[in-house]
This record gives sequence, C-alpha cells and structure tokens, in this order.
Amino acid sequence: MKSVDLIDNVSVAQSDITSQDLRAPSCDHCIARLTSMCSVLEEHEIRKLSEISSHLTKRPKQIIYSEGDSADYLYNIREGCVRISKMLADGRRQIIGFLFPGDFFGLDDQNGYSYSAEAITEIDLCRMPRKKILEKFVQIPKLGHKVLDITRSELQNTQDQMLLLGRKKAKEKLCSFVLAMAKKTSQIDNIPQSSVFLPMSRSDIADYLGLTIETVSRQFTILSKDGIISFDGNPNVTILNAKQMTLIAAGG
Amino acid sequence: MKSVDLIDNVSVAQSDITSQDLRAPSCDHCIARLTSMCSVLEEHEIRKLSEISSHLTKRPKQIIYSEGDSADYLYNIREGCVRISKMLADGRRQIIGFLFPGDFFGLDDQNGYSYSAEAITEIDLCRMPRKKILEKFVQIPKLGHKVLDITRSELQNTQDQMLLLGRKKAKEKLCSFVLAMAKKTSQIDNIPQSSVFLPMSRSDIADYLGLTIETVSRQFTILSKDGIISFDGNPNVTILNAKQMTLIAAGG
DNA sequence: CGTGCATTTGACCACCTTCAATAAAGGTGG
DNA sequence: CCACCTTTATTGAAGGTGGTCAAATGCACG
Repeated sequence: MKSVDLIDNVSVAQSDITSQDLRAPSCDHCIARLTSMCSVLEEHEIRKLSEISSHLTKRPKQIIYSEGDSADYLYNIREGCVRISKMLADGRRQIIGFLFPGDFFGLDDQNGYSYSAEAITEIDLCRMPRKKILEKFVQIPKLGHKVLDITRSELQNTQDQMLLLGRKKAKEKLCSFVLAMAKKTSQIDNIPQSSVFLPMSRSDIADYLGLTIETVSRQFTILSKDGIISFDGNPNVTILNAKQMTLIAAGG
Repeated sequence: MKSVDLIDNVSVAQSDITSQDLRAPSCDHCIARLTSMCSVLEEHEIRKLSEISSHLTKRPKQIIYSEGDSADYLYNIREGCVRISKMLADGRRQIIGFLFPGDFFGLDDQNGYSYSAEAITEIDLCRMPRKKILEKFVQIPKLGHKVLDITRSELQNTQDQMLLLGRKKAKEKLCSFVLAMAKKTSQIDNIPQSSVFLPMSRSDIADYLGLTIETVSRQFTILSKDGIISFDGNPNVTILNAKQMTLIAAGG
C-alpha cells in the first residue's frame, strides 16, 4: 500500500552522523530561522532547542515517514520542498500540501502521523522529538503561541483548499495553484513574483488539485496559448498576465 | 454577494439582554462544558471566563457573522448546529464544516473572519471578545494548549475532507458524511449510533461534499434501495449496514 | 385546501477522466 | 558523448460521472 523507497538509506544515515557534529552551529546559518516557529525565540532559547534537535537530509522521492507511523518527531524544513499526502486503499492519492523552508510538519498525537511526508527536492531537515517539543511549549509559552498561530494559519489555507477542491473548475484550480506557489516561494528566495518555481511533478499537481495529470497538462497548455503564462525553462513558469490569472483563480 | 438575513434581529437583541442576567449561572448548566475548550478549566477559572463571556441565541438561517467581518469575537456552541462556509464571487459555496455543542469557531486574526457562520437549528452561543481570550491563553496556559490541541484536530479533519473532496466518488462522499455525522452527534446526545440526526438541508450537504443537491438526493436513494440506510423519519437517517457503509466510505 | 419551499426523479449534456499514442526529458552504460 | 531505456509530459479520441435544466412529488404552514 505504501510506496517503496527505491533509494537506499545508507547515505542518509551518514548525513545523520555528520549532522550531529554540525548541530551546534547549524542554527546560526539556518535560512529558515526567520520564517519558522524559531523566529520568536531568543538566542539562548534557540540554543536550547538545538540541543534536542538533530539534522538530516533526504534525496528526491525519499520517504520521511508514512501515514500511520508512530508520530515521534516533529520536522522543520531548512531547505528544499516536501509533499504531504493521504491515500485511499486503492491508491488514489490526495496531496495535502507542498512545504518549503520554514514550514514544519509531523505535529501529530498518539494516533500516529495523519499523512505521509516525502521529499520532492533534496531536503535539509531539523528533527525534534515530539515529547520534548511539547515540554518546550510549556517552558517557552511564546513558542506554543507561535505554533498555535501557524496551525490556525494552516487551517485557513486548508479551508481555502476545500473551496478549491469542492467548487472550482480545472482552469480556476490551476490559476489558484500557480498564484499560491508564487506567493509562497517569493517569501523564500528573491525570485520576482512573476517567475514561479514548480519543483513538483504534474502528477503531484494533479493529486493536489483533485485532477488528472492530463487535465493539468491540457489546462497549462491553454493558459500558455492564452498568453497568461509561459514555460521558458522548466521547472519554472512565468506569469505573464497576473491580473487575469487572479480573476480566473477567484472564479470570476 | 452575502446572503441576506430574512429574519429580523429584534428577538436576538432581546435574547442578548436576557442572557446578561443569566450569565453567571449559565456555565453551571452548560451541556457543552465537558466537551468544549472549557473542559480543562477549574471551577474558578470557568467563573473568570464567564465574566468576559456573553450569551446569545439565533434562529435557523440567521447569520452569526460573514466572511471578512472584523473578527472581534470567539464563539462557543452550547446548543444547536452551525454551518461555516466560504463563497466564490459568483455564489458557488463550499461548506467548511457543521459545528455542534462544544465546538468553537471564529478564532481569526486581524484579517477578519475567514468564513461565514450561520445557524442551522435554533442555537445557543457563548461569545467572548477575541482580545480577552488571547489574554486568557497567557494567563491560563492549559487553555492555550487545549485550543492548540483542538485546532490540530480540526486541521486533521479538514485534511480528511480534502481527501474526500479531491478523490472520492459521490457515493463514497455520502457514506463518509453520514458516518462522520453519526460519530459526531453520538458524542452529544445518546442516540444509538445507527440513528443519525441530519439537521442540515440537502443543499448544505451538497455544498459540504462538493456535489449538487440532485446528486446527493440520487445517491441517498440508491443507498436506501441497496438497504444500507433508511429514511424512517426526517431529518433522521438510520444506518442499516454500517459495515458496508464503512467499506464504501473508505473507497473499497 | 391552496401556496411556497425542499426534495425527488427524469432527460440531456459537459467537463473531466480514461485509454492510448506520441513526444520530450532524464539517467545509465557502453 | 551518444545510444538506449525509463520516466514524465503532451496531445488525441472516446466514455462516464456528475452537472444542468425541467418537471413532479412531498411536506409544512397559513
């Protein structure tokens, strides 16, 4: 039922060992520090958090964990793109979200992880034991409040996605998606908003929008022919007519 | 754009006035107290919370607030059923959820409410100013933690609903819905799990499942003919074959 | 008993899916 | 570096699930 990880894990284990050495200085150069839950912490609090954290990397398509696994760790993304997804018994998949540096995932309870997490690009993660991070919420109240804020914001995004999945047409879905990615990635690197980096496959996009890869491909072609986007160089898309794209995305 | 409230508000204002008198004793008999965020509080903490709360009622179809309104209050449901929803400019609606006693809603930020909230049945609400409840999160840490727990749980439900909206067939959606309602309402009253109370209209169900009322109606008819449910007395549905229903709901 | 609204049922149609073929991109080994 | 193979993306044709339009039935209320 769960897809098989085709790449052996040895190199990852090695990365783990390496990261142990790099652990202390790693927060200093963490590009996610200003956008993640860590952004509310003082220097000494960051240091305390780094003591319970370990660092690991994954290669594209590697599984971080699977739906139902014991939820022992919380993950912070330092670098790269992660997809989180749920599956039906017969293999139909729904991608819950694409996560980028500064995002966290895996804060589940004793019922185990509620979704699977996999690397899309090369990724760089910061991992904390769930039990210890829950203690930190008590010791550092503002951390707990920040996590509540982020979770509420996530909930709102997910509710927006419900509107998309339940009520938008294929073309509207695609426009909403590209705009959302533009917004999300522009917070990370300094690519101007009109150029959007899409590291995920057509299959991922389809499973995120409740469509098939064929429909995604066709709609992209139409948007391109209509002069709304262009595909200069994969995996980048350029938004040529943001105004009209926004209009379509809103269902207008 | 926003639907008009057809029932005048005078009676509600009167309810508000009445509730001021009843405020102090109201928590004592609140049936939602054991299932809501209040469940973690001691007697004296409940009393403090009731000092910043007011009590109000609404009649079926009345609007509690609309998407975009300034998010000044948090609401706890004491009695009745509420629907929360989002709309596209052209009127397409997505119902985000049906809420019951013990559920809260309206914890939004300065961007305003992210969805509209309306009464489905006669409802009985407990209302708290957002600013004051945020202070309580600081004063009573376990309240903040409880709200985080509830919010995480909500997020998981919403992610399950993404899977439903994006990947399930109409029949599977209906079965999932009826089972979810059975689970939810059985926590509230003591109706045996096989009899499910559905206070919402076909239109509400359709907009929750990303379908049309016709499809909802047709699928209900099919499920009824297949002996999986029966419609003894509206608005109640009886589950005759829970096993098969669960199988269909899971996509098997 | 008639009016108004919600629900059910029917006929037809469209958007998206499914199936299939082709094209392009990426990875491996000679 | 190119040939070969695999994977991914695009494009085309046919089909189905669910939507749209329309009418009938049921139900509550005056």
